[in-house]
Amino acid sequence: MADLSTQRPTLADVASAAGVSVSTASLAFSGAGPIAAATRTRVLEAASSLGYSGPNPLGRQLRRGRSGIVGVVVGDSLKRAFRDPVAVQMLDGLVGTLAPLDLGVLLIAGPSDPSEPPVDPLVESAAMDVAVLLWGGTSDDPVLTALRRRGVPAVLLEGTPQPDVTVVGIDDRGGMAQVTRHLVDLGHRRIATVTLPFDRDRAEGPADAARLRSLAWEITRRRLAGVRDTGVEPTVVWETPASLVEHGAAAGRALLSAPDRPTAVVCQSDLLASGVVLAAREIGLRVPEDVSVAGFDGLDLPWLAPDVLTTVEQPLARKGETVGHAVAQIIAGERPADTELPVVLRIGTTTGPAPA
Amino acid sequence: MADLSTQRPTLADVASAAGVSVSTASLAFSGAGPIAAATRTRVLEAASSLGYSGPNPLGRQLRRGRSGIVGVVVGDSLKRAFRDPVAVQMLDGLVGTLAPLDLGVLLIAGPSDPSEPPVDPLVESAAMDVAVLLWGGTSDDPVLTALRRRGVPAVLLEGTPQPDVTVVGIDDRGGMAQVTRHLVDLGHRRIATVTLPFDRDRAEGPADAARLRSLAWEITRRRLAGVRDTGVEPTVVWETPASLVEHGAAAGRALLSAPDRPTAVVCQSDLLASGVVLAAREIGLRVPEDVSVAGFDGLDLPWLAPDVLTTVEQPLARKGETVGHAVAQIIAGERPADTELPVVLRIGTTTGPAPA
DNA sequence: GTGAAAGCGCTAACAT
DNA sequence: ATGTTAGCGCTTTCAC
Repeated sequence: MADLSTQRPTLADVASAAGVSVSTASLAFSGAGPIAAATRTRVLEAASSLGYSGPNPLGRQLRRGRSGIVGVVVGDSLKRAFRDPVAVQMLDGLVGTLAPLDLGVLLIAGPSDPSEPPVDPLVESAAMDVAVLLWGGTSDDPVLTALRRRGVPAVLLEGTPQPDVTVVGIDDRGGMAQVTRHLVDLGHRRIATVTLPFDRDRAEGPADAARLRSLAWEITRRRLAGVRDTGVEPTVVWETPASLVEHGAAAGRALLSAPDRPTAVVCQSDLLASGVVLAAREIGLRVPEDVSVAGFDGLDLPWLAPDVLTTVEQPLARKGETVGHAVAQIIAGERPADTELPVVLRIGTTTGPAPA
Repeated sequence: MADLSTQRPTLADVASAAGVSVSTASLAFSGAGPIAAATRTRVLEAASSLGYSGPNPLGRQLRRGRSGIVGVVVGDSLKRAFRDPVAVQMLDGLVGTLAPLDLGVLLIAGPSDPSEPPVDPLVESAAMDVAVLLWGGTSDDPVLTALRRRGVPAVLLEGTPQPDVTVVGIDDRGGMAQVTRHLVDLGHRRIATVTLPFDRDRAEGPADAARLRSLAWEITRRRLAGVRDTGVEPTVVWETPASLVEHGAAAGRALLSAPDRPTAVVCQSDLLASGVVLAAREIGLRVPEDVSVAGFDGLDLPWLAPDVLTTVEQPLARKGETVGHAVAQIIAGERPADTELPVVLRIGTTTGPAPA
């Protein structure tokens, strides 16, 4: 591309070519101070004749003490995280909000399994003004610890409220309670639940009492609490390694082929719920006549047709935007308040009266 | 998070606390020169007692003249780009290759439609050592032009070979020819083709001669050329706005419900092909008895069961890794050669003999 | 409206 | 093995 043998011109080169001082040349580009139109033009012309394409971001960053970079730590390996529309839609909202503010997103992979080092080296040493943890995890998250040590402010999605970080979340506990109550109202009593991962270990299967006590991830814990808020004690709490259709299907196969199967399955995500619906079809159970299935997120899942999932809709893009605004506030030196966005129950075709 | 009122310590603070010079303190962290173990320990202790968490990346970057950032321009809005497993898997391979080299990925959205500005501001001004264009587009791509002006070296995926950029691609022309020949061998003569977008306009529908002449995107052009290499002239060339199932379905509905429908449809991606298969089922056509459908990419699509797509498998993760290595070479000052990775025809259940 | 000077925090020659 | 020195390229007071 550019001729690497010849040094790129600097602002000083441009200034001397235009016969002005560096500080004036700087003003010509930044517009951050008074400058005569003629001078400005002269500088810009000198720049273009030298092939100078604008101030070197590295110099600017050091001088300003800001990188313009927001590190986004996704909750999993990218490959897996991006299979989840929930993560992608939030990221899209976030990037869209950040772009006009001249802030870029640095992608940082979260730990996919416990065998890997818990913290990506980028977390330790990459330049970033703020970090966003797409999946808040636990309060003693090693990533959060590393950021604290570096003095990098953090915004958590769905995390535990903490004095030194900003948390953006939704009313998932209330949402889960609503959808569960909807099932109870339909007469369901034997209700199983399929959850998001408990921790980095990402086990798959029914969780026993000990496992339930060790539940580390806040989002999973809150959604489970929402179910219990209605007085319902799930017949089975089925833990999954990731919010993906295949894990929902595995859960569905196990739960629905057991001897005293539940009449309803509440899932902590729509992808998991879709998997359960597919499993039910596979087994030959009718939804919702034989079994009701509910999800969480409010994704658009046309391929589930003719079924439309009963779910709790959360404002995904808005969540990303809210995070973006929080980031902007932090960079402006403010301390944004924690936010809880509302959710709304959306009744589809996958829930109905409990079988007699 | 960190106490913003008190200035963060610098290497100079640590050095003086440890009673050594800054350069020695630097060595203690970088290990880039000889240093007595005792001195090193002393520096590290001073650092930890001051709450110094390592050299400020901004200073290091300016000094080194490198940011450690690789800008990745995705070929669309993030929301849409990440619905395509092809992009995600490549990105995953790329990030995985870059991480051990201490390089981070800066996400840059491509233009989703012509109404938006063609170049994200990050392309113009963000710090990056190399840029990767996930979808190479045209040779006069405005993004590429901006990068050239800045002197940022670029790696293109599936782009037109050019003297000043590195292109990593696959033998898609040959692959397309192979799969088309497979259909010809099965007796098909009326073959339609469903393509990737032609350009930023992202039209949807049959392309006429004028439109075909204006085809801008290299990848689409090459795959179409592969079909023609077999001597087959498609009955219809159907253009789509993006490689997504819904656009394949739309194409399928139109093509398969037309009066003299084709006996085979070759698609430029697996997602498009899946859409065509779904449309065929919808219309009541049997695959492959009534119509054969072939894709391209080699994705794992379990939800298409019981069908398994006939497709051309490309090494997606390896593609990402290859790009990563090219990036590393560029940073090392080398000029990597263009690469063309092999593809392999994988025959599934969606292609069969032409109906009598 | 323009220029001079200082310095952001660091690394890498070079000298000792 | 350690210290001295010189910037990397820029923005921002502060004078004029």
